[in-house]
Amino acid sequence: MNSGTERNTEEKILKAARQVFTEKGMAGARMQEIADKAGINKAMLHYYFRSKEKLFDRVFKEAFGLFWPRVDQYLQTTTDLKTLLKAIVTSYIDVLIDQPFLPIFILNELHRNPDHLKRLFFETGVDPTQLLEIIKGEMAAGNIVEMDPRELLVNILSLSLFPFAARPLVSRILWDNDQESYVAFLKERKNTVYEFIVRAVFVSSAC
Amino acid sequence: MNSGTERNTEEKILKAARQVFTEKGMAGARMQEIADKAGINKAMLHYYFRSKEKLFDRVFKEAFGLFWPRVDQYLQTTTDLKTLLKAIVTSYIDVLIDQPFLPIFILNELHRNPDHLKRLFFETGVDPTQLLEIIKGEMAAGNIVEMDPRELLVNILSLSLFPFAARPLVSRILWDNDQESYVAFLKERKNTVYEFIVRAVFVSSAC
DNA sequence: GAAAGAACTAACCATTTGGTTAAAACAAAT
DNA sequence: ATTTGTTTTAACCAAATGGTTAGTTCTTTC
Repeated sequence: MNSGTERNTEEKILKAARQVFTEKGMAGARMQEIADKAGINKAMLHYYFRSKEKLFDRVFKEAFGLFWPRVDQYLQTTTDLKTLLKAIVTSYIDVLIDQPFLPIFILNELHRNPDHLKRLFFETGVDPTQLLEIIKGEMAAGNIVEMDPRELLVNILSLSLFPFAARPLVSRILWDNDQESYVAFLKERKNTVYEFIVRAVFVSSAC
Repeated sequence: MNSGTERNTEEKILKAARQVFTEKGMAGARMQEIADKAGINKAMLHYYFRSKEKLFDRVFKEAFGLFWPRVDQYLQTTTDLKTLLKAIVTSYIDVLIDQPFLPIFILNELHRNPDHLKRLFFETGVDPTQLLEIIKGEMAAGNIVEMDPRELLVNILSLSLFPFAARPLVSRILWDNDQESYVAFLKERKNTVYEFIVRAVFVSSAC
């Protein structure tokens, strides 16, 4: 064994692979580019990860974990839907501002190879039932408008994720390609998306 | 000149190219596969379109045209925002049910090569100003909640497009991979998305 | 410090891939 | 029927790409 070079090299490879794969996708990524970016020989990629596919899988699985709302971590604090909603939207936007390529990467690769999803399911422990139950509860209590709970979840995801997935399109067409103000817009969405959803589904008691 | 085989072959190539490019993306698409699917020799692709990139550009530009709300076509009928909103959401969903790969294809390729967008702008005549003006008007008239008009537009796009872009993810996780009921869900969204947005932004006069 | 094993590299290999070419098949014009 | 131009094909090519190998260097252990 050696003094930590292993973890270091492995980590260097993973970092580079994350960059290249998320930017170019599985098909567009080149092993040589990953090696260059990691500052090592191409053979090392295979030494550590055997094949492009295995390396990709590793990167993809990791990324996927960030991509589905982890309600469990907030549930200890609260079961109030409004608070929960705010937490989900906020944490999504915070994560994605740091990892702008994540949404397209995930959606794209899942699109090209949907079969991976079954495996990921189990391995990453994605599970929306908790959240859906809470929504059902609020609906039964008459606090929110009647609708398919899954629909509300889809809308939450849509409003949180789409502006990142469509960033190159939207930022150029509507924000004149000014990245700073687009990021400002994204950050404001922590509030505006929350409020938008609240107005759309919570039965107003203000009348 | 010959009796129509030209248009036919060109059209066969384009049809195959649309399929392969939208399914696999520029990087994942193979000229050979396009040729096979078109039932012709690979050399014909270059005979008609010179290069992979040129063929891709043609397909992409065409697809992009379907992807930005063409308000102009409805504006002759109405300038009422609610009616307009319903028309946009409906036409989006109708188009995308027939072309499910479109959203990821566009978003992905735009992401990998954002520079193409400038050119596309002019060539496809995409222009959101009309719609934004109408939104501003309704806001000034006090009919809808105060917000950045672009934000409302982004939300409309998000809610319309995301469920298609995320289809492999969402349909498996929330609809148990039952495509029929997922399509049913998407169709219902012509109404539910419309109503969701109306509740979120139109100042209720029902009290 | 010698042996043993792990980390690393340069050179190489087989296959795939976008693209070309030279010639054949076909159609139209004279 | 011959010429002329267009459409189509089979065979080919050079570059790129994922992967391998044989050997070198570095670490650890005794």
